Formats: sequence, C-alpha cells, structure tokens
Amino acid sequence: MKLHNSYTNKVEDFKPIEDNKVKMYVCGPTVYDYAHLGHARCYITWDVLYRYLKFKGYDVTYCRNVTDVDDKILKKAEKENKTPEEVSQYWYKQFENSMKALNTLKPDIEPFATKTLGEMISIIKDLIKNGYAYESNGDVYFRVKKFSKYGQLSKQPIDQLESGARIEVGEHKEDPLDFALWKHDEKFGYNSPWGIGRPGWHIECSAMSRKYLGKTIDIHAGGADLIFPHHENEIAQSECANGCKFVNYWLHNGFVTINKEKMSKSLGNFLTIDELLKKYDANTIRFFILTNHYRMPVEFSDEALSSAQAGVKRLLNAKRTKINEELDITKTDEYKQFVEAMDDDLNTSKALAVLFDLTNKANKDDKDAYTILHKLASVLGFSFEKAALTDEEINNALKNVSEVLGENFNSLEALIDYRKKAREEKNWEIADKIRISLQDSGILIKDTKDGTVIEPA
RNA sequence: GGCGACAUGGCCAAGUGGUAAGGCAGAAGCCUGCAAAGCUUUUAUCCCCCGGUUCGAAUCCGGGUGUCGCCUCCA
Repeated sequence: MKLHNSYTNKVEDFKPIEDNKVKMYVCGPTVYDYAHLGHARCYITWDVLYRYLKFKGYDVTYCRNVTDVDDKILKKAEKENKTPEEVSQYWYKQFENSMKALNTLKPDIEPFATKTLGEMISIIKDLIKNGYAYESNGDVYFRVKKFSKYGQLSKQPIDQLESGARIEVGEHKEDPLDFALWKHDEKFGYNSPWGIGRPGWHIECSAMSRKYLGKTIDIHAGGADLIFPHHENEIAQSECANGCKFVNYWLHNGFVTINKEKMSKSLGNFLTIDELLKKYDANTIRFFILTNHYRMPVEFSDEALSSAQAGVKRLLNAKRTKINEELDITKTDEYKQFVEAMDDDLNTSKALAVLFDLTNKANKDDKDAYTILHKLASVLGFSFEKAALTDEEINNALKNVSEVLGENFNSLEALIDYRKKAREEKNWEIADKIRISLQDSGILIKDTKDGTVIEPA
C-alpha cells in the first residue's frame, strides 16, 4: 500500500513499525461550536483509511483527540456564563452525534486534553531539562532554533518563518519563532511546576499521541491547514523530548471550498453537518467527498451534492441478493481492482468506479456481484441499510390516504392490499391516488414484477 | 515576497510515455396501465496556451496564463 507522506512530499510504500500493527493519530476537534462540512471531509477521509487498514488485516489503533482547553472554549464559557467543562462537554456531544450521523466509526481511543495534563507537564519538564525549552514569567516556550529540522514538514526556510513571526503583547520570548508550551493563566489555569497555567495547543497532541500510542507512531493525519504551525511544532516537541522520530507517515487532507474559497469558521462561509444532513443523507455526503482524491480541494455546491445523491441512489438501488458469506471475495477481479485503487494512496474515485461496475453486474443478475458490492462499499463506509418506516410515519401516511379516499385503513398492509385489488380491476385512478398520497407522506411505492415494494422516499 | 498544489467533455472526476475509467446531467429505444427502478445505445480526433524531448505525450522538460491553499486561530 502506498500513501503520500507530506514530510517527504512523496508517495511511499507503507510499512508499519511493528509487523501488522498500525498506530494512527488524527487531530480531533476543538469542541466549542458546530462541526461543518470541512470537518466532515477530514473525519470521513480518515475513517475510510481506518476502515481500509482494518479491511487489509492490520491491527489498527486509532486515536483521535478532543481539545477541550482552548481560548475559544474559554471565551464561549465567559460569554454564556458557563464553565469551560460545560461548554466543551456540550459541544463534544454535538460532535459525537454528527460523527455518528455520518456513519464514521468511533476511534479506539478518544482522549481529552484536560485528562492528559500530567503527560504534557512531563514532556515540558524534559524539554526544559534538555535546554529545548525555557520558563519565562510563568510561561514556557520552545526554543525553535535548537531544533535544526524545524520547517522540514512545512518546507519553510527558517528565515522566511522568522520574518512572519511576531511577539504578542505580554509574551516574553527569547526569539519571535519560539512558541508556547505552557501559558500562565490565573483564571482558568491548572497547577504546574511553573505556576497556574494552561497548555499550549501543540503540546496536547504530542502528549496524547505519546501516552496512548507511543513515542514513534505510524500515521499522523489531519487537515492540511495543520501542517504549519501545529504539526511542525508537534514534531519539534516530540522529537526533542523523546530523542527519536515522532511520526513515520504524515497524511493531510485537502479542504472543502465554497465559491472557490476555503470553508472555515473564521471566514464564516461554512455549512454545518447538522444543516447538511437535513437535506442530504450520510451516504450522499460521503459519496460527495470520496469522488475526489483526499488531497485535492473539493468545491461544495448543491449541484455537486445532488449529483452525489443520484450516484449513491444508483449504488443502493443495485439489485439485491442474499449475502453469500461463503464467497471468498479476495479471489474476485473486482476485489483486486478495488484494492489496487485503494492501495494507490486511497484512490477512492477509482474504487467507486469498481462499485458502479458491480452495481451494473448485480442489475444483470450476476449472482455474486451484490455480495462483493456490499462488502466493498462498507469499506468505504456506505450503509446499505434502508431506514425503516416509523409508526408515526405510517400512521400519518394512512391518515392522509384515508382523507383522500374517504375510507379508513388501519394498516399499511391493508392499504396495499386494497390498492392491489384496485390495480387488478384496472382502477388506475384509485391506485395512483394512493401512490401519490403515500409519496406526499414520504413513502415510495414501486410496482415491480415481484410485487409492490414500499420504502421511505 | 517565501513555500506547496491544481488546470481533462455541460458538471464532477480517474488517468505520470502507447493512443481518453467512472458518476451526474442530456438524447433515443426497451420494459411498465402510469410512475419508480432497471436494461440497451449514444455524448471529448482530444486533455489551459506556446515551445522542446520522443517513433509516439493529457502524461516528461522549459516558458507562459489562470485558480487555490499555507506562511496568524483553523479540518
């Protein structure tokens, strides 16, 4: 399997440190607001990587942190007169719900920054001891110039970085490039050897990664905007503290753009996952994201989403057969094509083409196609489960139909039976009225050769 | 200014030397009481422009043009 490593800027053969064990870390959310489509892209992309690695037989440990100590959380807490914990807990729940709604698998480990303070303090202590960090007025800063590899990931010459760096008011740095490991904060701080304060953002990931996955890990992934300074700083901290390589493969996903501009909170041009899910289902959003390669920008538009919706519908409409558990799909051509595509730095676009090929075959009564399709599609995180109709939906629909026909039905079965008789008598008027009325109530009726099929519209 | 990407039909998109996958949309036909779904056929002599290398380039090299991202919190 090949993956693009941002550190070397090359597509490389993926080899885990320890035979078939993979340790992957993904930079998770700062929980203070709604997650938007950009976050969805990130977490769906790495969800697919996680699923695919497991599918390939790797024993994967997937760790995705939750940043629950941050200026934005504190600001929100002050504004809403809540504790930071209340704010972060609330928004973490929202995030969790969104991730579930998008059908992403839960990471094996989801550590909270505030629960990993001990590890952070221990790393900072080591850095100070080795001269890589220094205390200054209750803050602790990392001495960037002590780390000669600084700038390697972001490919920034250090003098360039230097010209852009600034010292904020109240900071006492030796050098503008130095970044905070610990910040003095009387109000919301925690105890530390340097007084009351809060950890810097970057140290959180170094600490959680080390605590849960070890000093050197296989994969560290996140949005491309984290390359600088976040990931650059993580490398500096971790490698100086641990004296060994931090990450073997750095993976970064591209952005979602809207009107050709990056979708982001600060630009205010974002669509939240919740909003989006009112209009499109999880499969559609996933399909929209996976049609593009994960490193390319993806332009959001309703047209693109509608196109994705139609595409996903075609996959889900594939003629279904009973899943054949006996079938060894690894022997099939489609499996080989799928794996070849995914092994090539997650070429999901090509992988989707294999799924469409299988859909065609299933529709032409190829006996194994649906089994293969179902299994491969689930590796990409598509769900073939059709939502069952709720009692409420059925009752509403029955009520509507009863009003239209002036006749009462106490079950959907009775209604369908009634319609069947009407059709046998070629009473198309009644049959169509029922169908249209049901469709208005969100229930789709299909008259197929094998009888009438009912599904949610 | 520094760094990194991208440019393929109406739209999205795969394709890193051998003659343009796939999806959406469109058209025609089949099936169907109609509808939905499905099936068949059909849609780029050409891949931003100009040079070059080569028997041969969308694919490699050089030069343009355009778009985006990072360099500050950001997935």
